[in-house]
Amino acid sequence: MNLKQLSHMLALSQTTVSRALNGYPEVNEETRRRVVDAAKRHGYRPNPSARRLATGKTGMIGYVLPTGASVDIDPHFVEFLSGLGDYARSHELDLVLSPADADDQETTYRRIVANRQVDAVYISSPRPADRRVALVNTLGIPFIVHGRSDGFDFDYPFTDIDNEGAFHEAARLLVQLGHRRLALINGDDRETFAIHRERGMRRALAASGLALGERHVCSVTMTEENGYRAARRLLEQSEPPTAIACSSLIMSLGVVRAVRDLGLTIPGDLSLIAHDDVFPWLKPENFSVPLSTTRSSIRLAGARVAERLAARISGLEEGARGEVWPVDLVVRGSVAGAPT
Amino acid sequence: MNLKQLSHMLALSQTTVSRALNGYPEVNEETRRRVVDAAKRHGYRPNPSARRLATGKTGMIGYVLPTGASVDIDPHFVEFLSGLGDYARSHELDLVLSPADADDQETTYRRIVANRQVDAVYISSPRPADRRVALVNTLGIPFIVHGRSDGFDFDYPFTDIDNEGAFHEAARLLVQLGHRRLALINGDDRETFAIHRERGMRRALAASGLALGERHVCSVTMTEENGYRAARRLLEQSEPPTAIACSSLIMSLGVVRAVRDLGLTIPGDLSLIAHDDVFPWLKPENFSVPLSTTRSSIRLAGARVAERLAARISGLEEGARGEVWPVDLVVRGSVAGAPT
DNA sequence: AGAGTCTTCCAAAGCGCTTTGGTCTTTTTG
DNA sequence: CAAAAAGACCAAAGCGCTTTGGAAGACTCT
Repeated sequence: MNLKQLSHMLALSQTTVSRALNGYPEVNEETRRRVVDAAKRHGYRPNPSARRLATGKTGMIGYVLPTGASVDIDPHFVEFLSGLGDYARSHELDLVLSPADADDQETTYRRIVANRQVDAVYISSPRPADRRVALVNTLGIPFIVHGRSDGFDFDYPFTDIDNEGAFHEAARLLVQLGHRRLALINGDDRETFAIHRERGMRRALAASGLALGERHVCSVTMTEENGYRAARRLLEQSEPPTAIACSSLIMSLGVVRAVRDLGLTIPGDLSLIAHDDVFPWLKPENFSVPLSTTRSSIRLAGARVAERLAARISGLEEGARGEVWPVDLVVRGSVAGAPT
Repeated sequence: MNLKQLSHMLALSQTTVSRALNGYPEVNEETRRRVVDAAKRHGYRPNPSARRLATGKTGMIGYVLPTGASVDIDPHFVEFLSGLGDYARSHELDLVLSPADADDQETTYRRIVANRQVDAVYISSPRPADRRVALVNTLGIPFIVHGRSDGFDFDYPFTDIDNEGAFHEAARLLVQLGHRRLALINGDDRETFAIHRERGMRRALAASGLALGERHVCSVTMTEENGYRAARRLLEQSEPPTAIACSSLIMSLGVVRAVRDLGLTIPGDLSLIAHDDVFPWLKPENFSVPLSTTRSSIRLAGARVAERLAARISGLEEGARGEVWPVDLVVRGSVAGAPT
């Protein structure tokens, strides 16, 4: 059932039927009702291929997915996707993932924009002065950055959490508890979120006349194994930290294992705070010693990004407003006063 | 730069240019070279919207993503996606995720097929007599099932791993080691993979005159917390199992925690074997006691599914061939002879 | 040499929608 | 009451590609 057939059986022109269906004003209300009714009754659905050829609108949002044999997709992605998908569903949007060589995403961005394959894109895990942000900004396609990319002379729309504030608070708490030697097990420090977290922590320490020693900060991809290694390295130093802030729950698993292997205890010998993106399958309160966290649902962020993308597509949102969500500090058993 | 312009500047018809570019035979080789050359030089790229309107081909493969506030996307998904994306990239395929109400995916399948939004789809986490499989089969769109859906009177193409064989082998090993009371912590037993694993285990036990007691099998969604709970329930029984097979590494985390909480040890009091889908961020060899596993890379499966989808789209693959991959049994420190 | 066969190319008809630029009534306005 | 404005509808021109149904010329064959 296509427009032609439908309009023929209504004895109307395609123009009128199209307009009636798309809510244009120049059509009699009575006629519109007839059309809408008939369309529903016959299950008419405009062919999206035709529509997009005519309008350029696709009803899809895009994401360039870095791939490669040695490229691992971040497990956070799936939670973000849950939120995004949930919102997208309710607004009849689809998501297209365009796999790209991790070292050459630009080609893919250019392709999906030139081909008008999607109405908008989002960018995640941005780095400072991220080329993707600059590119997408000049290409002129609506976009939202999940996270932030510092160091541009232009503004852009983003949704981020207050990573700096979160780790500032975490460190401040630890310092208040008497800790003097803190350490940070961070994610990849080429990414903005990691930089912000480190900055937040340094700021909190500086406020008490302390510093984050070079040997007290690690930057690794967030796996259990790397958490373990980092923790061992930190704790086997001559002056080991008495408190660690850790950028992910997954790495924390490794930290806990290292602590145990070394015959130490949490929080007796070491206080631990980790960032929690709120996975349904791994919860900080269930750690053998319940883990204190800085918590922010990445799923909610996904939904929010989708919402903003939809708003930008339909022209409801404009400008380069960035929004920063506060992060909760949730104190559980894994922190205590510094050992004496 | 579109076809019209390009053909005009070559003083050829759109027909010829189109055919030259698409490798049709009825065009002079010399002419083809000219055309291909000019196309490359001017960076001509056929508009996909137009092409799909004309041909119906989209260059996209589809996946219906169940969503909802209470629906969690399986973390395995992201690994599967890595493999799929990696293959898709090298073949210029995009992936479109169509979010759907988890309780009504049929509407979405019908939509994407009716609208010709994708060239093929894949289905994951199938259940016995899964409605999606039957639906997609009658709708006539090329598809591959990742996993299996038993109980149909028709054949369909799938790629699955030998879940039954894997757990059969795992159980057999445990029995050989003298274990008599085995337990299974399984995934959602409405899904085929879980059913197959349980069946494999029962078969192995039966071969030695043993059985899997009703109170020795749990079926839960695969989270750390559920692994913990299941393990506690099993181990606090009057006749606790001396060995457990577990359907996922994530649940195993919980099992290990439970064992520790109960003051037991692995493998002294309990032998443990888990299924490992090969996550980069959580490795069985790094468990405090290295975990024995049945191993099969879900990422490879993703790549294979993409490969088969591509083959079906281009007509290279036909028929309903199902393939079943063997699973490796990797023995590490978490298994030992039954306690006496 | 005329009929048949390739080879190589083209004009034009879709694909199914949106949108421009009308036309024909009916209503409002000065 | 004539002129202007508004209302309701339509024919046809795109959007940019693929594909059908030739056609013109070169070649082969008897």
